[in-house]
Amino acid sequence: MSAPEEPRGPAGYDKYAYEPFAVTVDLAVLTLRAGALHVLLVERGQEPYAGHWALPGGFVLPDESAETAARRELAEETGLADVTGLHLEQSRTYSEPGRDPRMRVVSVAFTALLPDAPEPRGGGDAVQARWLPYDSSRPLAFDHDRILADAHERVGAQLESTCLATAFCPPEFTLGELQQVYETVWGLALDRPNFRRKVLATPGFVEPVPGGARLTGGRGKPAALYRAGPATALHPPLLRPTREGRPT
Amino acid sequence: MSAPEEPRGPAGYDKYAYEPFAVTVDLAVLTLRAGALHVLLVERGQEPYAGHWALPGGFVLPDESAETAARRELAEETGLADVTGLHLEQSRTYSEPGRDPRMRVVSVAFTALLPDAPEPRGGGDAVQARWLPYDSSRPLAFDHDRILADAHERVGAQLESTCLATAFCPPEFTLGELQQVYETVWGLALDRPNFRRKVLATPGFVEPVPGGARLTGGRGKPAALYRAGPATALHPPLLRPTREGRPT
DNA sequence: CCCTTTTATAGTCGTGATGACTATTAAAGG
DNA sequence: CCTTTAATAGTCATCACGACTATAAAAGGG
Repeated sequence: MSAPEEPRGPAGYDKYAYEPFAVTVDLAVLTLRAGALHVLLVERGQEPYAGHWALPGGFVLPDESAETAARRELAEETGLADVTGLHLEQSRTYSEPGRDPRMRVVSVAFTALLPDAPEPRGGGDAVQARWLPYDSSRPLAFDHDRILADAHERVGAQLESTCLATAFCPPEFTLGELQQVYETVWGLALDRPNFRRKVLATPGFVEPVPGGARLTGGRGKPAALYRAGPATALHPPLLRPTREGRPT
Repeated sequence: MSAPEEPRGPAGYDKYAYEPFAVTVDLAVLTLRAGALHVLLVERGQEPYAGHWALPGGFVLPDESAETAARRELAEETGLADVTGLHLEQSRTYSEPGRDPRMRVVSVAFTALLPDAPEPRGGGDAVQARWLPYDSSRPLAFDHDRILADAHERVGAQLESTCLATAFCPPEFTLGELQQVYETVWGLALDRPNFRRKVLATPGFVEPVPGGARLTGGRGKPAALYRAGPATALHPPLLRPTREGRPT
């Protein structure tokens, strides 16, 4: 249904039907800094949850879709001039009646992935925005802990079956950097030769930079540079090591 | 964010902030009838799209979450007395400004899976509800074609990595029936011995009915009966046959 | 009653993916 | 120059899986 037909329910149905809801977007903006997963957070200046960190977000304007609103908010909060190339994806909608004590708010959550992590601009707002390590970010305001955890879990699952990992990487990257994405998001170590074999065996996942450029200046043998290929799906998937015998 | 803090934007931000949205749920209720995927649809009696089929759904009431509203609608539309055990899952939220010509409607879509397919009760409404074959259901009202297609694609993907298929089956079922779920949703044939091997090798996917009951009365050798096991995930996944060399 | 049809179930075989390794190469830094 | 570090190249055994063949146990038709 979009707007259901009325009258069709018990008495009083119509009265409730057009009860106004505020619709917002919440953004879980993830990036990797120094080998650790970081989240873009804003500090609240007002009650409720004054002084708490929260996910950036805002109202969906009357002429916007949630996707449009999310990308607008992404640009505003990160301060980046161009966010068109960034990975931004709807994850879930949160609609519990009590999730905002002030009013009835339905929030469409989005997950964004950034390759590098520029410090967010102040933006002139009273609210400060900052990158915080994922693990030290809790507790957040409202139900944002849950939203963030859902986003993390979803990204982890998507790494298995999609080429999403390159969204965390700059345009040119080494296989070591790509592996770090997996290791950081999954929180476990992978065997380097096996990872390399798997990635290179998947057509269209990555392709070598023309000219065979290599990344020098590092510690060991210089690594070859790759860029994201045309593929979006991983067949067969790159499954994270399964500790066998887990319940469920 | 839940309700963002104000003022924080350009002039006029506040004016738009509380613009009312109608929030609804749309249900893609899927079942298998005679080996074909069917969808629960309702016929619209009013403009717009009078006479068109549409997904069942309705407004989220002020004291409901979208999940609660979806389960209430599921009970209403199917006429089933108890829908607590049915698989019902949020899929995506649709918020394009023009998706309902009458008003601004944001719709949270849900997917429900039913084992059997009782004819939906009339319900006393002017609108009739019916099971229609998935393939002959288009075109639907509003953006429901898209919502339905998204739901189908999502279910297909979930069959690969979860034990969701049992949600299409009655409490006791044969491996042949379970295989039919995969074949119907995916629209392709699977090798029976291999399917059997895979399912039985996955701990907790299915477990034999105590007493070794078998389903008699069919055509060939009587099949053993199974019920859903405690597992929810499939490790490793049951990948649908990949026609190699597909683009992207 | 037999014989065909139908479906479930059991097993085989080869290939490819993968986990666990070892070895080599090429840089930086003392 | 030698150690450290990281990238890259390979090996090997195991396992999962696709493609099969074979057998078992029912119904149905003559």
